[in-house]
Amino acid sequence: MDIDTQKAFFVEEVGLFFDQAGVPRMAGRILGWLLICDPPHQSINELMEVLQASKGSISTMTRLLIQLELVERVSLPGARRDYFRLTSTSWTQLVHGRLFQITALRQLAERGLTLLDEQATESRQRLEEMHDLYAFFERELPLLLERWQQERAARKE
Amino acid sequence: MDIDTQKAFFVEEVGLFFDQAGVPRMAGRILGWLLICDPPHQSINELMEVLQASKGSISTMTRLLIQLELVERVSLPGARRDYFRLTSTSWTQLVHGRLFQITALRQLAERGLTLLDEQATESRQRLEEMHDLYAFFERELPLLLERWQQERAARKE
DNA sequence: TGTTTTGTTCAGTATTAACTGAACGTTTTA
DNA sequence: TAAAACGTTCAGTTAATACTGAACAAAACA
Repeated sequence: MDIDTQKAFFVEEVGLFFDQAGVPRMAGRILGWLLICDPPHQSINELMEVLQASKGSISTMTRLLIQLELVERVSLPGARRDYFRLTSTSWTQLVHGRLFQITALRQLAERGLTLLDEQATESRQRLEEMHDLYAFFERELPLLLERWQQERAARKE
Repeated sequence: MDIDTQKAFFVEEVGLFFDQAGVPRMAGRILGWLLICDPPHQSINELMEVLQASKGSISTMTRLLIQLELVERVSLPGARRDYFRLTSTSWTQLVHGRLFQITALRQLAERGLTLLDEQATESRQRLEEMHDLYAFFERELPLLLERWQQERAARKE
């Protein structure tokens, strides 16, 4: 199979992954392409061409990705168009997104507990377990990220 | 505000959360109700009533939740209808779902690396970082879960 | 065996959201 | 100043999917 076709498949696969994760497929395709393109920065027109998408769609989705801090806008000297590339922190940023979800679930568990009768011990126990699990992750996940960054820094020496 | 109204709000909130996470809203509502209902097991008819939904919807969504191992079917002695309740492992099960995603992302990074030119050092570096991050989580997340279970067991003594 | 209860499935509907393409405002170039 | 290039926004279309309600199959009761 042709290398460009393989790349197209790759882009499509990343798009599908993000689609299933709740992110618009076109945004996922942009991420997929930015992962493997050369050079790593691409203009709207280039993205339009390679992804076969409309300018409006690319514009909207890049702005979404910028808001998620997965992509950033770069301007090159002597060029007037905008270019986009992955941020250096894009993947850890995704982990931070998870952290928000974890916090939300911990809060939901707390709200649930306030709604229970005194005698609903079984439900109460389950909600408390849910609460404790997510409180645990809320505490431990940032530490885990730190450890990874240290490991990473150590390996680079 | 009336306690039943508060519970309805809670159910709606859980539904919304799962909706945003890519799970059908009705499935989320079922989870929300199962978190706070008394008794903790509920029949299809009860779910229909309290969630104001059709039988078909409840049936389909409970089956989905069972497949995700978040809910299980229980049969009570002397009753012929089915009842549903949260599994004892439902929340750790959600974490395992994350683990699948992490594996998928690690594999995507590997696939991406095979598509790069030799001289694309910048892209290659970014993909390797993505790969290493998710390989790290793939390794560490199960350990973290174990630690939580130990902590939990210790607290219960 | 006939009747009732219970759960599943499926065709049709409604709703949501992504995407297109055009119109617009802004900035750069000639 | 005029014209071209660029990015954004928005109305309209299309596609996907959650949900309803009815028909169906299976099991329990009389």
